[in-house]
Amino acid sequence: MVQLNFNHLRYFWTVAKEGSIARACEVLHLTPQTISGQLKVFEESIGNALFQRSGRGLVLTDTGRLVKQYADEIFALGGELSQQLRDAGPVNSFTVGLVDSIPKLIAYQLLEPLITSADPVKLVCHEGKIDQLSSDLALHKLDMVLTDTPLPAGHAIKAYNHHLGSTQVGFYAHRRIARKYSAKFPASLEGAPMLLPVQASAMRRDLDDWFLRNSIQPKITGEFADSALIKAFGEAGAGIFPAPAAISEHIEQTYHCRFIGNADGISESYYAVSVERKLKNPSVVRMNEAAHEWLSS
Amino acid sequence: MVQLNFNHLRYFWTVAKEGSIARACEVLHLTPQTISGQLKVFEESIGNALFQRSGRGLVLTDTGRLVKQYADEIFALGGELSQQLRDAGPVNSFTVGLVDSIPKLIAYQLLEPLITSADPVKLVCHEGKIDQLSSDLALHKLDMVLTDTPLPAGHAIKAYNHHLGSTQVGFYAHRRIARKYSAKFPASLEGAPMLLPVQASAMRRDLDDWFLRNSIQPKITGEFADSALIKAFGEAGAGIFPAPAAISEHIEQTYHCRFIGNADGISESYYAVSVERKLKNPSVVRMNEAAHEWLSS
DNA sequence: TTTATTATTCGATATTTTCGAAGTAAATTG
DNA sequence: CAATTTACTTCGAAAATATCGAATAATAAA
Repeated sequence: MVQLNFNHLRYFWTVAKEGSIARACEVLHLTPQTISGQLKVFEESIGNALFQRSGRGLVLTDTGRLVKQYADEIFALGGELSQQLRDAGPVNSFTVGLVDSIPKLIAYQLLEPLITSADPVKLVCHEGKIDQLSSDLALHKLDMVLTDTPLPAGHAIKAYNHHLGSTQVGFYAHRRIARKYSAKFPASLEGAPMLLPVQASAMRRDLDDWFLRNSIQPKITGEFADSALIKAFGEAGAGIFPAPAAISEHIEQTYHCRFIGNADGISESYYAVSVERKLKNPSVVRMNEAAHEWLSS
Repeated sequence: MVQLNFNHLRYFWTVAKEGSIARACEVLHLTPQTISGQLKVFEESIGNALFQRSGRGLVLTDTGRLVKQYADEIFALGGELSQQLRDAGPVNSFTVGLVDSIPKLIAYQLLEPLITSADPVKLVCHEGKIDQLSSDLALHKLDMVLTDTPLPAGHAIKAYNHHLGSTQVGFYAHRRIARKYSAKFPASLEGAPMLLPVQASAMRRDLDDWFLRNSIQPKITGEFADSALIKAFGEAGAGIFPAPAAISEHIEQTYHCRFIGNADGISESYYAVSVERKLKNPSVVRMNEAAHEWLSS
């Protein structure tokens, strides 16, 4: 016996459990000659009889009893595994890492195609800093990372940036404030109360550059790591805040704000980072297409 | 998945252990396309991916990790079983029950063909009363019972007597005693010191009948359940004892006795009792043939 | 006895596994 | 950055294996 044949073991085990080949046939949906033959092959491969032919029936030999004990355990485990796999169902889960600075609404818009499709996936989202997320990606704890800054090329981690599209950046504020700054935009922003992302974010770097180019020095009222927090402050009237133009309508409705104007010349890009150079995962491909469509309009 | 395919499981497990299809190929002596294909079939039968294709390699998914844990246990058990079966070797053991009253030398002569043959069997002998032995036979704890009395036909136990042959019964004694009783045998036995089997034995019943028919009344010095004990007493000169003529030479040599004469008209028969009506077990068939040959000469 | 049940043997047939050839994609190399 | 090597996959055809139908044997039950 080179290697244990589990098919034979199963037949043997069923016969041993049921007490006869005839009964095992019903359980296994096979004919007696098949089981009898396979049993014989098994016995020959083992080199010992498993059953003693007695009258027109079979009785386990010592070896047979030994084998049955192991088979009991083995098929108990096998059954348990099958059950677990059945319970789990076809999960097709997809784990995404979201960089903190990416607006939740953008993330939702980008990921939405994954859950509303013919072949829906179970979406698992994690948030964190790009360093943490990219190392998780390398460890295959994540299937993809959504970020607004592409991963540096010379990075130790093998991963590829897939550009999803870009959007202009606009300024929004509570209607009372917005009215005041809408006229003579962008010059009006000089000394205006401003809520901005932290220095680490891509948008902040672009905005600082834009303010410089336009010779505007706003009054920075607050800095936020989480983009949702900015908007909550903005809704309360704490100041003007920047947001992707792509979700302009949502911003105005959800946070009861008004659009003031676009930061001309700067744009926010979004990237899907994955370990595959070419996107193959159907979920990612779908998302990529939808993103391009959305962010080009 | 109707039923877990252990072949697929083994391939999956090997790939998971070795880390790549390529390495698994070497272990399993298969080509990559086989393993890749079978793995795919397995994944489809499960309904979930087991590996995530990453670059030109594979990484376990959550489901894959679950399956691997079970596979570890299952194949550990399988390996253990294989090892035990390998260690055991082709044992072909054969368990015989010997009725107390059957002479050990007769038993040896009958069973000898089983151990000195091209396909030797491991002989396991038990001794006991016919009742105990025949019930053990029914429970398949014994393959055969050797006895000098056939099992009654109407017995509750399903078993068949196979007549092995018969032998005359002779009288033996220490040479000093033998000389005295050899002349005028069998009349000389009147009042002679006699060592006999217990009433329960077949030989004793036959002998009592023979004494009656020949109008001899010996002086019974002792009764023994075990036939070997009679001979030990006989060797010491305690009296005349009966023994199968078939082992006459052995008796004379081993116990330093002399043959006095045969109990004409009576014979001892030996039977192999087994659960099979027709002897099929090659060991038993061989023994049966050898016994017939021996006891006909 | 006859009948029903159980297991086995022997081909013929189906199914499953395996491999060769060719292709894709990613890592490595010059 | 093109060429080479490595690793996996896809698609048939071939090989190995399992299954079954028909016939047989033996035992148990009626």
